[in-house]
Amino acid sequence: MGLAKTEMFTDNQNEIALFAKAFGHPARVAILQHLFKINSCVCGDLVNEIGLAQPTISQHLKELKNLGLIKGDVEGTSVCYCINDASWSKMKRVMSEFLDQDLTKNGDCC
Amino acid sequence: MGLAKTEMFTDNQNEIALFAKAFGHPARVAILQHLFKINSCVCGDLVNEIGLAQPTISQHLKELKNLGLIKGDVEGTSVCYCINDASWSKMKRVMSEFLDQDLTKNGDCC
DNA sequence: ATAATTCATCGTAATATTGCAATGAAACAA
DNA sequence: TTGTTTCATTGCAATATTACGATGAATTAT
Repeated sequence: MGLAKTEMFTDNQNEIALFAKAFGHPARVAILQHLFKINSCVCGDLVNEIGLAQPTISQHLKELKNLGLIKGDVEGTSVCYCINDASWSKMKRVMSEFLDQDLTKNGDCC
Repeated sequence: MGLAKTEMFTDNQNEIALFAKAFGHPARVAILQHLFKINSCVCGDLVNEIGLAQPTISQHLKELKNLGLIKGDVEGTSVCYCINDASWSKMKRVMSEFLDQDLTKNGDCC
């Protein structure tokens, strides 16, 4: 039905899925990489940097902002975006715990 | 249009997005966590472990298999699933490079 | 005031995803 | 053979996502 049954999963599993979904589109990956690269706020040139229409970029930015991964401060007529360092670190801990699971290589299968 | 314009992004950005999308559903997160937890093949009890219908689980498994993150070997009448260790490591490198970007904290904004 | 700039929101179209009942295919047991 | 088990596939309905034109709101410039 296009609707994930989140109620049957743990908070941790749902949280991982939410973060992962945010990274599940190359435009959002590109936005975040650019914010890291310039290591500062970016005011507006994201539409030029990435090749999508302005409303589309705005929508992707909104998703990242809703998740808390970026901040957007109004600066006169433009808006200043940057990584939310604290949220990014928190997300990194959650994702790393998931990704860094390790196999003890018991090798009795496959 | 529901169609990501992958052609305007780098291979790396598209690859990150593909992996992230795989983790973007709690059922797939749960499946992978279970495979790690038992640290062995699992033959069939995933449908009981997770609370979704058998065709739904089968579909999620297919996506993970297509990405190469898990292997599925036929074993008589059942199928034996486990993590593909090599692919998982490769994915981890790609994702870590993205997640471990760091701010040098210039602090001249926001 | 008028115009220009910048970004958000609305509305809509196209496509993707999720979930499951029904069914199919393959291996095994009786 | 006939049935049983296990898993994949098909077909469909419901919902989500992606993209963008049109428009709106706010700020600044003239």
